[in-house]
Amino acid sequence: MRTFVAAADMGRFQDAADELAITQQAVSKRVAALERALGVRLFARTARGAKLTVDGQAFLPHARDLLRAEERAVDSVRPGRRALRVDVIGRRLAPADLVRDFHRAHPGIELDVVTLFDADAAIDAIRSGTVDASFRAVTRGQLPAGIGADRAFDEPIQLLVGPGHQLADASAVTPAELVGHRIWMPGIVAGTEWAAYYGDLAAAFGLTIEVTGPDFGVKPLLDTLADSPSLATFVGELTGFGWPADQGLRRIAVKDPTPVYPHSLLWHRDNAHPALAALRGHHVSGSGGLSGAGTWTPAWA
Amino acid sequence: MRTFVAAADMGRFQDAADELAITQQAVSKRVAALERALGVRLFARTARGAKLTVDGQAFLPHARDLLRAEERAVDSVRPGRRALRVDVIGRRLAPADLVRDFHRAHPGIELDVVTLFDADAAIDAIRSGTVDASFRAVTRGQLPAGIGADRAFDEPIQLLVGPGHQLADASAVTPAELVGHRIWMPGIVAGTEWAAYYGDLAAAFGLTIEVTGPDFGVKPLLDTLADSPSLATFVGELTGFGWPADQGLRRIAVKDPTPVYPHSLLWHRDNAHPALAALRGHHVSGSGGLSGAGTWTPAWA
DNA sequence: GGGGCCGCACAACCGATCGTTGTGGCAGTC
DNA sequence: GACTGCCACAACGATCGGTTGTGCGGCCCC
Repeated sequence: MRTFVAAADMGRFQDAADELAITQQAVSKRVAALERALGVRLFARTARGAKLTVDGQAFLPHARDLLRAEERAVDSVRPGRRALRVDVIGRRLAPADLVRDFHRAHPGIELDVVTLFDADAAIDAIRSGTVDASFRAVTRGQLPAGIGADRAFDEPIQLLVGPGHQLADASAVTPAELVGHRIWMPGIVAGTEWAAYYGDLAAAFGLTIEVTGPDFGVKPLLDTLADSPSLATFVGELTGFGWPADQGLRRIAVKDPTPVYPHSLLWHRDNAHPALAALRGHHVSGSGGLSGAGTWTPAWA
Repeated sequence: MRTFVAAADMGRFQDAADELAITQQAVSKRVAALERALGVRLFARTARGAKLTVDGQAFLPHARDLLRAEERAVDSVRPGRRALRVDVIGRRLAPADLVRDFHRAHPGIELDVVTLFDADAAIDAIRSGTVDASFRAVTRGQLPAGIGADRAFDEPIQLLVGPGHQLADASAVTPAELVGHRIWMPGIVAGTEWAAYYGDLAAAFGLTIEVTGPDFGVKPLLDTLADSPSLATFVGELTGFGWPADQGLRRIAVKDPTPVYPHSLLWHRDNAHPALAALRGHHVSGSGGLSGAGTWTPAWA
C-alpha cells in the first residue's frame, strides 16, 4: 500500500523505489501483486513512467486513509506522543458518556478509552504512566503521592424495576423502604470499588444486595427484571440511555437520602500531556459535586 | 491486524484461530510479531485465555479503524458496490468545489473524485461504466446514445491580472477591449475541450491566447502574472479560492458579452447507482444555466 | 525514420517469513 | 495431586518477497 502511494506520488516506479530503499523491480512486483489482489489495473504504464488509471485515482485517497489509520494505530501505543488515554469504570456507564461529550467538544483531541479492573489498578496505571486519567470512586486522602483527584460529579442512584414490581408505581422510595427487598446486581466483581460502594450502601441501610450469579450482560439482566415482581437493581441516573428496549422498566428515584456515586477524575501531577488539562477543565467546570444535604456517600469518599 | 482483532473479540487464541481457519500457534506467532513490532504487550496471557492489556485496549479501536479503511479501499475499486465515482476537469476548479458541497450536503454518500484527460475520455469512461458522472463541457447533440447531460451551471470567465497591468484598475472589460492584449494560459492541453473553448473564444473576438510553455502549476503562473504589466489570464469566477496569497492580483469582470464556461453533468442512462440521482438532483436544482442575453458560449455548447 | 535511452516487466535465485505439527509449561479445577 | 485447558517454543516445509540480470516497448532526438 505504501509502495502504491509512493509510486502514485512520484509518477515513476524507480523514484518510488529510491524513496523506499528497494529496487524498481520490487516496486513493480508489489504493485502487480496489489493489482492482482484487487482485480483491477491501478497504473497505466507508459514510456515516461506510470500514470494512475481511473481505478487508481479512486483508490489513492483510500490508500492514504489506510496509511493514516496505521500511523494513528501505531501512535496509540507509542510512549511519548500518544493520544490521551482515559480509564472508565465501564464503557456503557456514565463516565464513558462524559468522555464522549468531551470528545465532541474537542474533536481535535485524540482519545483512547480503556477499562481497567478497579480503582486500584487505575491508580497503579496512572502511577506508571500507562493511562493518563481515570474516572473512579476513590478513598480520598489515601491516594498515593503524586496522584491528584477532582470530584468530577456525583451520580444519583435510582432503582430499576419491572412493570410488575411492587414498587413499580412509586414515584420515589427511601433507602429505608428498600429493606427486605431483593436487589440484584450481577456483574459487580468482588474486590472492586463498585463492590465496596454497594457493600457500604447495603450496610448503611440494612439492605440486601445479591451479587451472586454470573454476569451475562445487560440484556439478560433487563429481561429478568422485566418479568420479576420482586427483583430490583440499582442503576445510575445517567446510565443506560443506550440500552435496548426497556420493556416497561421503571426508574424510581431514591431520596431521603439519595445515594450518589462519587465519580472522581484521577491524574498524575507529573503528567504534562496537554490534553489532560483540557479534560480536567472540561469536567470540573461541567458540574460540581452534589454531595451535601439529602445525599449519601460512603464514609471513605 | 485482523488476527489481533479476532483474538481480542474472542478472548481466546484458539477461537480466533478457528475463525481465521489457521492454527492456534499461528495466531500466537502473529500476535507476538505484532507485539514485537509495536514494542508493547497487547495481551495478558492467562490460563483462561488472553485478555487485552491497557495498550491492547487502546490499540483495538485503531485496529478496527484500519480494517474498515481497508474494506473501504477495496470497495472503492470493486465493480458493483462501489462509491459514486465522479470525474471533474480539475481538482482545484469549480466543479470539484461543487462535488465537495454535495459531499457536505450528503455525508452518507461515498464519493470518489477522479480527473480524466478530457471530455472524450470522460464520455468513454461513462460508456464503459468506469465512472458514474462527469462535469464537462460537451457538444450537445453529439453525445453518444445512452449518455445524458444536464447543463449544471455556467461559470462566468474573469480576467486575472497583476497590480501593474494596464487593465488593473478597470472595473470591467469587454472582449473587444482585450484584442491585442497578451492572454497567457499555460496548462491548456491541446485537444481537450478546454482548448476548444478558449480557441473558439479567441476566434470569436479576435483575441490572442498563448498556450505555449510548459505548465509548472498555479504558483509560478500567479508569480509571473503579478510581476507582468502586459500578461493576463482567464480564470473562472468560482475558481481559485484555495490559491496561495494573491500578491495583489486583480479579478476583472468581462461583460458585453460575458463568456461563460458551460459545465454539464454527464451520466449514463443505464446507470442505476442510487447516489447518481442524488447528485443530479443536487446540481440541477442548485443553479440553472446563465446562458442567454449578455453571455457568450461556443456554438457547440 | 532509426538508433539510443528510459522505464517497466519477466526470469531465476536466495533468504526470510509464515504456517504447520509436535511438545512443553503454567494455572486453575475437580 | 492428577487432569484439563490454553498459550509458547521448536523444527520443518512451502510460500513469499527482494535482488540481480535481462528483455521489450515507447519517446526523443539526431
